[in-house]
Amino acid sequence: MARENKSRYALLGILSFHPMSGYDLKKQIEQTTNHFWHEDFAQIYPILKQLEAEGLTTSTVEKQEGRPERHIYALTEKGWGALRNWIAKPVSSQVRRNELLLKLFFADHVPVAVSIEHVQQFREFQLVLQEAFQRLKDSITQQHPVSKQSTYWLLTVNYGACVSQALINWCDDTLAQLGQLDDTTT
Amino acid sequence: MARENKSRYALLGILSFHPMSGYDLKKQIEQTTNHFWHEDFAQIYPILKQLEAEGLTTSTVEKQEGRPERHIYALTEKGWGALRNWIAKPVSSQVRRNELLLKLFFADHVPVAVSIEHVQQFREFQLVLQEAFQRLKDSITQQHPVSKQSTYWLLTVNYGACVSQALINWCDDTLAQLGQLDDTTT
DNA sequence: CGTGTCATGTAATCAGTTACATGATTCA
DNA sequence: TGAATCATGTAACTGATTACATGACACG
Repeated sequence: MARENKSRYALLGILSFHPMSGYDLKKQIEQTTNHFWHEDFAQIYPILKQLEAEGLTTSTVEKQEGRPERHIYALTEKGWGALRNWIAKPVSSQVRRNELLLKLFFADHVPVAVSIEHVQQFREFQLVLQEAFQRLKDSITQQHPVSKQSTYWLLTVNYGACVSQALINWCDDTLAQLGQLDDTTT
Repeated sequence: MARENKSRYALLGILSFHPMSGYDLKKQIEQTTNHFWHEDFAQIYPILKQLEAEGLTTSTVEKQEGRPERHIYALTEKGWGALRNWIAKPVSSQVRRNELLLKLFFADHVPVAVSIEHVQQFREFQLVLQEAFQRLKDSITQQHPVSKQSTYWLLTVNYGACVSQALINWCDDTLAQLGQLDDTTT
């Protein structure tokens, strides 16, 4: 089974909203899917060329004064088909790798204070995320009319908010447990 | 800043419990850290060679009849140092990529039923995980004496259980919302 | 007689990150 | 004057997955 490159579908998906350049794609991705998906220029530009070569997109050149040209990409019918087709396919299970848990799993070899620090850091980070999710929710509901698109978008934000809330609870529980461990016991 | 290979620390960490072969490492990882970390033979064997070349492990050969030799790796003092050092370092933030959310984000382009199916599948999967976590918890508490090691281990399992419970809640909430969308509205 | 386990590995490929390169404009 | 933004890209490297290769034994 060939590995399907998912980055290409991320790009096709964003292009489905409206035609834009690689530079715009990066910005759009940062503003919308950043909490669960991101792409780098070093992948975006080559993939865009590839998509065009495969007939999934077409491109036009916009000339500007004193600025580099903008290459505007738009979906073709074939591109739309590929996107819809991918969306409908079952989600392939993804790799979970969690460095915090890996360190905790081996935490026996270091003072408890180290793990407490890691978990506290992690908790801080989740709080920052919570705020970011709240701001994103607000901006979606304010700037966008109630539509299917905004509903789906909010669902992805809820996912993040839900998980980070659960993780904060886990942190509190964990910190309480770690507080009861001390370095003298086995 | 050079990327630090985390796989090597996973291997060093497992070896910290007791010396073993690459084959054993794979099995151990599957039995203990599987829900948040896994490694493949194609990475394990080359990394073991590398670790030995760097003096973090030593290896001895166990001959067997009618079976290939077993190469048993053990941590050196330097290996212990590298492991402890890594554990104490701050956790580097990790990439989040979530294909389900990516599909959901673009779900506007397909019938609502598609998304409902995806979310239901995901919910089923979380239920399976919940059961697996429960079994793992039971086996840890039954087979291992109460120790710091088992406490840390249980913390990692709690993490998974906690997140998957939150995700089940998110699924329920999401399914309710998707049920109210229909394909005629914008 | 086929599947699974034990036990090691290599080769090829794909994905992702970092660093490098260019060059104008705007803003503090 | 220096940093940030606009806008494109390439090269090198590291990480991870898949497929391939070998060969004996045990179990049903």
